[in-house]
Amino acid sequence: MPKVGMEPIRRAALVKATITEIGRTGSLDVTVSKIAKRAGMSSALAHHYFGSKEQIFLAAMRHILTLYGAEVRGALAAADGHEERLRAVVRASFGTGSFRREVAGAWLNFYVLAQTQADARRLLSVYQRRLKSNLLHDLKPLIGERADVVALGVGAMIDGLYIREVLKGGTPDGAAAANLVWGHLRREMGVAA
Amino acid sequence: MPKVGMEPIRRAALVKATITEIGRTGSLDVTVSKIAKRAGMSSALAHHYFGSKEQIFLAAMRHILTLYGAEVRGALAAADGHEERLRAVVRASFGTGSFRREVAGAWLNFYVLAQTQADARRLLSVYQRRLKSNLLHDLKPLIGERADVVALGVGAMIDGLYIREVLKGGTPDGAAAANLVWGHLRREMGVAA
DNA sequence: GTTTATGTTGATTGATGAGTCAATAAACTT
DNA sequence: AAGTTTATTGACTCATCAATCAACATAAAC
Repeated sequence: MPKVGMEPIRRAALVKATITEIGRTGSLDVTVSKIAKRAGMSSALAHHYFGSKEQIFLAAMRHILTLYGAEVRGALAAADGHEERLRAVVRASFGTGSFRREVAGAWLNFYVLAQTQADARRLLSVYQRRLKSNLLHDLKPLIGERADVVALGVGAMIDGLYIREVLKGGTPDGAAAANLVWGHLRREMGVAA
Repeated sequence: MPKVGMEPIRRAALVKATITEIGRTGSLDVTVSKIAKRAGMSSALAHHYFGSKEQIFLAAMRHILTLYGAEVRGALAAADGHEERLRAVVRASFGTGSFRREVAGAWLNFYVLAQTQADARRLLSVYQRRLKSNLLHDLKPLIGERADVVALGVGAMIDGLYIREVLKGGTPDGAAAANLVWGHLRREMGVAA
C-alpha cells in the first residue's frame, strides 16, 4: 500500500535499524538486507533511499551525534555557573540517550569506520571538538592554562568508559560513570582553586 | 626451497603481518591473502598453519598482549616503592612496544572483535584484569578503599588515549600520554595522603 | 483518464574472499 | 632407495552481498 511521503519515515526506520543491528552484532559486518529487514522493507528500497551502505552508516552516525548534541544542549540550558555547567556536560555524556549498549556498541564501531572513511572521521572530530570546547569554556575560568590538559584527560576517560561499557555485559550505569568522571574533575579543580 | 622447521617462522611472520595489515587498513576487513602476501607466502599456507582467519587474529592479539605484559614486567622490575611502581605501570602502558599507530589500531579492532568472539573477549579481560590488579596492588596501600574507583578511572583513561591516538594522525607521543595519566594519579593520591 | 512522480520488490549480476584439495618438492628416516 | 613427513602453491568451490534493473502499484497532476 504505497502512500506518498514515505521517505522520511523509511529513512528514520533504516537509521534506527542500523544502530540496533550494529550494536547487536557488535560489528560493521551487517548486511543491508538485515538492516532493511529489521526496518521492515526490502534491501532494494534501502538502496533506493540511501544509495549505498556507506551513506546508511553515515546517516546513523549523524543521528547518534544529533542525539548526543541535543542531550548536552538540554542539560546546559538548565545549568548555571561554571561548575554546574561542567557537571551537566559530564552527565549528558552518560545520559540514557547515548549511554546504552547498542548505541555505545555502534559508537565503538564508528570509531573503526573513521579510520577508513573521511566523512566518518570528520563527524567524529566534530564530536571531539564540541566536547572539548564545552569543557574548556567552563574550565578555563576555573583552572586557567591547565584546562587544556584536563579537558583532554576527561575526554579520554569518557571514551574509555564507553568502550568498557560495551565489553562488560549487563545494564549500563550512567550515573556511576558520570560520578567517576565528575569526581576526577572536581579534584582537578579543587587543587587549582 | 622447502626447508624443515619453517612453522614458527611462518607463524611469527603471519602474526606480524596481521598486525601491520589491520593497523594500516584500520579494520578487521583484511583478507587472508593480503596478510599472507605481506608475510611472503600464499594464502593456502596461512590456512595450513592457522586453520582459519579467526585463529590468525587471536594469535595476533595474544602477541600484542605478550608484548605489553613483557613491557610492564620489565618496568616493574626496575621500580621500587608504591609510587614508583605505579609510575612504571603507567609508563609501560605507553611504551614504544604498544603505543604505536599500527598496534593501537589493531588494538582498537580487537575491542570490536571481542564483541563477537568469546576467545577474544577472554583475552581482553585478561589484559583488563592484569592492569587493574597491578594498579590496585600499589594504590590500596596509598589511598585505601578509594583505590578501586581510581583504578577504574585510570584504566578508562588509558584506553581512551589509545583510541584518540589511533584517530589523530602524526607520531604518537607516549611520554605526553603517560604524563597526563600520571598527573591524574598523583593528584588522586595527593588528596588522600 | 492519461501522464507523471513516488513507492516497492524479486530476481539478477558481478565481485570478492574463506577454506579445500590435489599435486609437487625438498628434507629426514630406516 | 623407498617411504614418510613437512613445506608449498595454483586452481577450484561455494557462499555471501552490494548494487542494479525491470516490473508493477498507487497516488497526484493536468
